[in-house]
Amino acid sequence: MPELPEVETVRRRLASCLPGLVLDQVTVNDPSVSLQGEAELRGALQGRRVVALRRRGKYLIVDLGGVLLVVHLRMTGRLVFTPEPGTRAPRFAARFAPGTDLYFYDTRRFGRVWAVEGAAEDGFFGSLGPEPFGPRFTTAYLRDALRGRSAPLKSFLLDQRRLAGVGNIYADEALFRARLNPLRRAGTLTSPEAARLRDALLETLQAGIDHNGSSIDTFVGPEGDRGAFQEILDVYGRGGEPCRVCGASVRRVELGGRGTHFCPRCQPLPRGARLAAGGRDALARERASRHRAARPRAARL
DNA sequence: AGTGGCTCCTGGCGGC
DNA sequence: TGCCGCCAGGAGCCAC
Repeated sequence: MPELPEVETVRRRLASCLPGLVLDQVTVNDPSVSLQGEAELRGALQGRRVVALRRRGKYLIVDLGGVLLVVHLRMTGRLVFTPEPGTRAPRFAARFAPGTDLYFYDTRRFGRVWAVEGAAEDGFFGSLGPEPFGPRFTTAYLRDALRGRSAPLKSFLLDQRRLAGVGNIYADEALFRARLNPLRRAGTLTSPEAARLRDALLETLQAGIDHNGSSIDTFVGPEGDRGAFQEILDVYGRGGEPCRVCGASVRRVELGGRGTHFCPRCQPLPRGARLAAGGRDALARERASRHRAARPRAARL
């Protein structure tokens, strides 16, 4: 699932070759890739020269000087240089110069592209929270944003209006690194805990970038290269496996329809801190399903 | 306003 | 072997 580190990986690779090139031709093979039709995208984008590659949260931005080509990969989107014969046609393609075509493949078809006028950029991204690596994301900001929230900490981190770029994988990993329970009411964090969470978020996202992202499902870079962060995940996708730190069994619960993974021993609920209502429900569901299954899953270990 | 549930979408996989 | 049904989740929408 492309999150900030995966989009940043793509951005860096494209930034090394696209600036200065002209976007010659736009092709839309799947109309659902954009609310704007092919004609509108062509009119807005074709013939413009790439000025820079930028990123805002999980959005990739091709800055064409006054107009932006904005891409969101959502779940399974991939931007690659080489066509993939034998698969469904790319939903969208952009030809910059002979030999530097960019193909947008997207199995689950959740991804989107937009042409955004430069003057409308602030409005387009207006609902997004601060960039994790930007100057606005301070401990004071995080502490204030958490204040009064009754939702689970994990749900808070996934809310792009509070912080841009964190998704399911890096939320679980950052909370493990911060030793904070994902089911806890977000508003119960102390100032030191908020500081710890900020540090853990930055460390985790940076580690993801350093490893060229996570290739758990389908993510690849522009040259089809896989990331490596999935090889050092502490909790995500490791439900039932032993915690790398303490050996306790990593738990997996479903929170807001998302798999949520944590170590009950390394990420305990401190005395006085309350579970969020959604967290209580998630634990109850997990217990019920474990009871129903009642099969010796532990044998895998 | 904040919270949470539902929806979209389809390849891959478990189970029978 | 083959087929059916379920699973994964980012973000927008909606109800409460």
